[in-house]
Amino acid sequence: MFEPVTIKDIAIALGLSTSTVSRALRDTHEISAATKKLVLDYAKEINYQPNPIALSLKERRSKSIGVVVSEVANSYFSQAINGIESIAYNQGYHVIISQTHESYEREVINVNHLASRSVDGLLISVSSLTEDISHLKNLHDKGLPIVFFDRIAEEINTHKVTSNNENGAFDATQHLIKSGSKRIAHLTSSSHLSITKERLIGYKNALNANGLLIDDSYIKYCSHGGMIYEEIENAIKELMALPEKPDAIFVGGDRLCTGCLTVLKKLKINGISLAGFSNSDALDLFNPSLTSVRQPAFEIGQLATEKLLQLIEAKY
Amino acid sequence: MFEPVTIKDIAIALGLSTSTVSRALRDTHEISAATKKLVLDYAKEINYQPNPIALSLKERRSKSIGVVVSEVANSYFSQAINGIESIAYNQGYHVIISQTHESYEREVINVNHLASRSVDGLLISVSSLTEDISHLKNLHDKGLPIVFFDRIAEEINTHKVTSNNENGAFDATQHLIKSGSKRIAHLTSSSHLSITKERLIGYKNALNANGLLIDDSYIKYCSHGGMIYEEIENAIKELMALPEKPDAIFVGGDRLCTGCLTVLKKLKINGISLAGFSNSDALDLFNPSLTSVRQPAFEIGQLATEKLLQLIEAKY
DNA sequence: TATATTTACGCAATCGTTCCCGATAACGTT
DNA sequence: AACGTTATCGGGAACGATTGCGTAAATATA
Repeated sequence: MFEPVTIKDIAIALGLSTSTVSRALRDTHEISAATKKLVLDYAKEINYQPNPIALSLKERRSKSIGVVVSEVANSYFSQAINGIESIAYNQGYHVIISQTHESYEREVINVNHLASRSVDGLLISVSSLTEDISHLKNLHDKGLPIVFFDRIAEEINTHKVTSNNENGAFDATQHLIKSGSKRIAHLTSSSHLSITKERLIGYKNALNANGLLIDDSYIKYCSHGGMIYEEIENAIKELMALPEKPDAIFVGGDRLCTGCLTVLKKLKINGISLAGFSNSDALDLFNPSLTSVRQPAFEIGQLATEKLLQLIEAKY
Repeated sequence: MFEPVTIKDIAIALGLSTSTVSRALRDTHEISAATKKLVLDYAKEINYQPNPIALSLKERRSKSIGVVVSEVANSYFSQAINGIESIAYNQGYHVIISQTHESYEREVINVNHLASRSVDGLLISVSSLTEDISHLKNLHDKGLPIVFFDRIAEEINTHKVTSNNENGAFDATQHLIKSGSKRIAHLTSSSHLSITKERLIGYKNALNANGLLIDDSYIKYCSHGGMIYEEIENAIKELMALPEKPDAIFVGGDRLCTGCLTVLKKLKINGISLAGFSNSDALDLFNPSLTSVRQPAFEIGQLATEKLLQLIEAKY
């Protein structure tokens, strides 16, 4: 079993009280240089490590932040997580990752668990099925610092870090048009997601700007954000069954890109140009190339974490 | 600020002692049905949630397990993590993920932090740069349950869950041979990794079984497991500079596959058949196809977690 | 009725740490 | 010599929860 060395062990071994040992380790002024050195030397010798759990209980903070994403198996999120960790570790915070798999129930459970585990703050990109955000609002009202990234919830008044989805969508769509496509479909995620709305605007603006008509039957929503393969396959089949088949698709998400390519390959559909939001290195290798809008996921993760840590530190 | 409701609040509100409240919530026999109902009703009304940190301190267990992998941005690991979570959550355990980025130092830091955070057990796939495993041995000797998956350390006597790397490598290499390749190179990870050794054996056995000679200059190691792009590019350049260029490469890892394809595309190298260990859906889409040995990562994660939870539960 | 047994609850210790207070020296001041 | 300061340290409560032990009342037994 474990028998980690505690402050009490040091106190007994050195004939001091726990308070004195604590002060020596904590570097308070109310301590003589001699005993401080005595304690520090002995602590190093026996490799004393303070118990973070006891600290958390006492201090009511855990020096850790929670991250909630749909899936780590998503290039965008895994890169963002790397950005998050790079900042958090430098400031002495630890990162606890939790996945929703695009399920609203999992999101509620995970968020509440993180809160009860005393994370000092929360970084979240909401699930594609999340419409009710009262679980987040409750915690935020109680004082838990929250920062949104990627998929944000407007209703909560806090920092929100995201890339310019509208511009990215505009550029991607325009690129397809400049390359000669005339009938550009849009395959996207759940309709109430912030990124979905923003990308849709960019898509429509690009069509307008180039004198193309907007056809709602060209716009297909996958409410599970690509987690369910059939949703994507059905959407593409419907597109291909249209009287005027699209000659290009603008895809609004990492997972949707992979899914879309899989469907096209499986159904042996050729002659469709593709552009989409994706951070996957693997998809970049594609031939014929998928034009991908690459988001600065790492930097977004960093920025969101900086904002969150500011909120946290401001509390103490 | 937070002011979560505690067992003490309930006790005061109901005019009971904290012990009685605790017993009522804990469903001990030493409690009358009347007071139990009283407490339970009130606890539900004010939405009492026990403080996991206090529990951890008292019980010296945290109902959580730590997972250490090189990167979550790796299809194999992200799938394994999903398998791990599926089992752990069902048993009431939480999963804390930590990345080493193939750095030995990060591995040591993360492992020790997880231990001090009182994870009840550890699931680890060691970093490609890890040779000294004393940090794990220490914890294991102190009684921390550890289960290895994927990349294992033989020296520690505990469960090790892995797929049949030798067979997978044999099959992949043989497939290249059957497809007509004669000079098959092997691009692999750090030489002291268990999976590297096993896959190398399979590769050599396949060559032998088909009457092909083993040429060590065809075997290239990337000690950072593909994290450093230049390592891969240099390895491939060296292969292509050989008097008899290989006509196929058997690649021994997820990240190496992506890297290899990137290099081949960048250097505009054609006519090389590829086979490799990869769990990426995106790479499956490749044309000309990359033959991938797909490991049951999800199931491996599940199995490893089951073993670990058995070890943990046996302690109490 | 007196004793034995059970039931139901409170007290206090415990986990590891911090920190407010009080105590005790040594030292300086008058 | 008597008192005030200061420096240094120990005692003990607190964080939230569980649990062994003691004990009172309630019930059962003789």
